[in-house]
Amino acid sequence: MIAADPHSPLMSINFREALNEEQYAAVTAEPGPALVLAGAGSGKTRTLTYRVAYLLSQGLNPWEILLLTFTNKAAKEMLARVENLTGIPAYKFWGGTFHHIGQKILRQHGEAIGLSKAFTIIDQSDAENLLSDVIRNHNPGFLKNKDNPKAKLIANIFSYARNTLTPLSELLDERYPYFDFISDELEIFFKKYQERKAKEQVLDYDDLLEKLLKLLQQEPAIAALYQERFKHVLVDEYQDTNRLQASIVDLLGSHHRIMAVGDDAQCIYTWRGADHQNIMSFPDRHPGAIIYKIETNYRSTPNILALANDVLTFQSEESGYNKTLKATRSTGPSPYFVPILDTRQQAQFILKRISGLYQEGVALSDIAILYRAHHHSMDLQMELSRQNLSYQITSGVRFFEQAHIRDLVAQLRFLHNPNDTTAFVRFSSLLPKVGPKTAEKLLTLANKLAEENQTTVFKALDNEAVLKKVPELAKEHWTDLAYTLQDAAENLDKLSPQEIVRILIEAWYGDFLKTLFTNWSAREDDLQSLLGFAGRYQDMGELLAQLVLLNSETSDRSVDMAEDALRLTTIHQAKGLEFKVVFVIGLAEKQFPIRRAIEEGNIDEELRLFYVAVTRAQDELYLLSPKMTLHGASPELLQPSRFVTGLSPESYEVLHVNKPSW
DNA sequence: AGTCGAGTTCTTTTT
DNA sequence: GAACTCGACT
Repeated sequence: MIAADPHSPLMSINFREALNEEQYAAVTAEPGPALVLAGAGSGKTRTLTYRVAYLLSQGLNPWEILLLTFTNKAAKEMLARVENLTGIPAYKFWGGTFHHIGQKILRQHGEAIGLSKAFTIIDQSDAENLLSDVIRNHNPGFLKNKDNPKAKLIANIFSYARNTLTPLSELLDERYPYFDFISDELEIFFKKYQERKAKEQVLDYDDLLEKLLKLLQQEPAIAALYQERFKHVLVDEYQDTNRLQASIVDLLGSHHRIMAVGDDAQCIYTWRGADHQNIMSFPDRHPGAIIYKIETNYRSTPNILALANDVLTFQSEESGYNKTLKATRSTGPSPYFVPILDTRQQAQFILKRISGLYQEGVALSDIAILYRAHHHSMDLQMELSRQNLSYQITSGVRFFEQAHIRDLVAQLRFLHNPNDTTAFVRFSSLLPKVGPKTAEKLLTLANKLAEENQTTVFKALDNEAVLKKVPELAKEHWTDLAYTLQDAAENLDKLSPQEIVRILIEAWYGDFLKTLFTNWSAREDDLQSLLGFAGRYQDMGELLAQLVLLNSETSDRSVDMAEDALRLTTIHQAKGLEFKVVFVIGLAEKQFPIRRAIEEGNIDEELRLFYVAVTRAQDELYLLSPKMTLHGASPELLQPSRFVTGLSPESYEVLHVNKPSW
């Protein structure tokens, strides 16, 4: 018993002293359904971490607590803080994203619903490619016809239907009436897509949730196992859960010892199926639920909070739970509204202001520039590089999404799950004169030969009959590749995943890389990082799952983390973070709110996003609104964002910038 | 039939 | 920049 140990750091935590009244009430809540409405900057993470510590101090074991988060980053931070507070190492907890937990449980018990032990996970772009292929197989002309939606959009529709537990036909009727003429065909594509994944034994992101729910629903014995194990279920960012996730939570926490923590004003993922209703109807689904409101804000100056509260007042009324953030800090400078000529001057203004702040002693890492969409930061990035100011950008191509990483991961996937045709096609299509069609044909042939000769598909790859069909130009590489795969496959169970990765890097791909990319040397470094990453895992299935699920872990190639650097990030990715000084750029109609949201009448979510943006600021907040954008060759005039014009004038101060000083 | 290269268009947000 | 399209080449 952990709590009985008098030396445990748990015993020395003074909950009363460490928490305010509101937080204390939530942290020490009696077992039972609880909805914690924690406003921005109110110490939400602190509350959750202390809740975990409190439960432990009541005698619970770490593995009896399930901690669900929305992003990997949040999971990592939360567990680190729990470890810090309680001294109990993070790995002892069941904590992570829904997808992560899904993966973990399915790897244990997936066979009960017909999953292979060796299933591999495909990421979004793999899934889109797979769907394109399915569509082309069924109707080769479909994607060529300009009247038809692109595979990417179709994939989004499918995903949305699955995440919201809506039958596809219903979703199409309601949201896509203009695709009525192909709805039957889309249904067929969906069915074929599902079949194809089953055949290849691959799961997409949605499967990790869907199959988990299915497992829990269809196998009561297994469900009971987890229901009994997890004495308490804690959910972070509950406002951003979708119906599929909420069903999982309700099932895993059928004992109603669920604590859902969230802020409905910060729901910014409806496009991914996040459902406001989850948080609004929580008390109905869990009778006796107690609502805890935490509204005391420790982050921002009263000036910034006044503006934030002002933002919430023009939210349309249906958005339930009313809340007003209460300030604890003393007054600071007023938030600034900065109308500015164009995006270039916007960049120059920021740089000038930053150098001023820097001289005042503000560290670069305390300054963030937030934007709605990645490309809004282009000018700024150029200007920053020109002035040699170091910045850290959480965006763009993620480390694990780079072509060369994916090529190597595809080889690992194929080794682990030889049914994963998609993976094979990916790396073998790299060879000259080999495209998707040829790759698939060759693999089918190899599979056939392997069966006839009672050997593995890896051995069959350089069978003479296969080699005869390999295009002349690709022959040499093909033999290299086949040999590498054989070598790796033979050692798959004997060596660690890291050693397998090493074999792959040092054999075919390492050489081939040099013919593929001009900057192969930098990419070689990335592969070395991958090798290092692989060292953390003992099991190939686990490594592969993490590679796909952790794809937000960005490359640290460009910036050394310890270095003092400016932070550039989308608002979505800034959620949960705080900075002394925040610049929100591109506050113009069609940029923020973005055009699409205006056209689709989806302004509420943009507004919540704006709310998230302004509540990141601790001391200073700058709202920048360019009057013009240089989109391609033709400049476009912009109106100031309705979010700014809608604010009451006393909540900000206008800063006029006449002309740049250089 | 399938692959390759040149040219064109467009960019929301994440697991 | 990357993803996509189109036409030419094998």
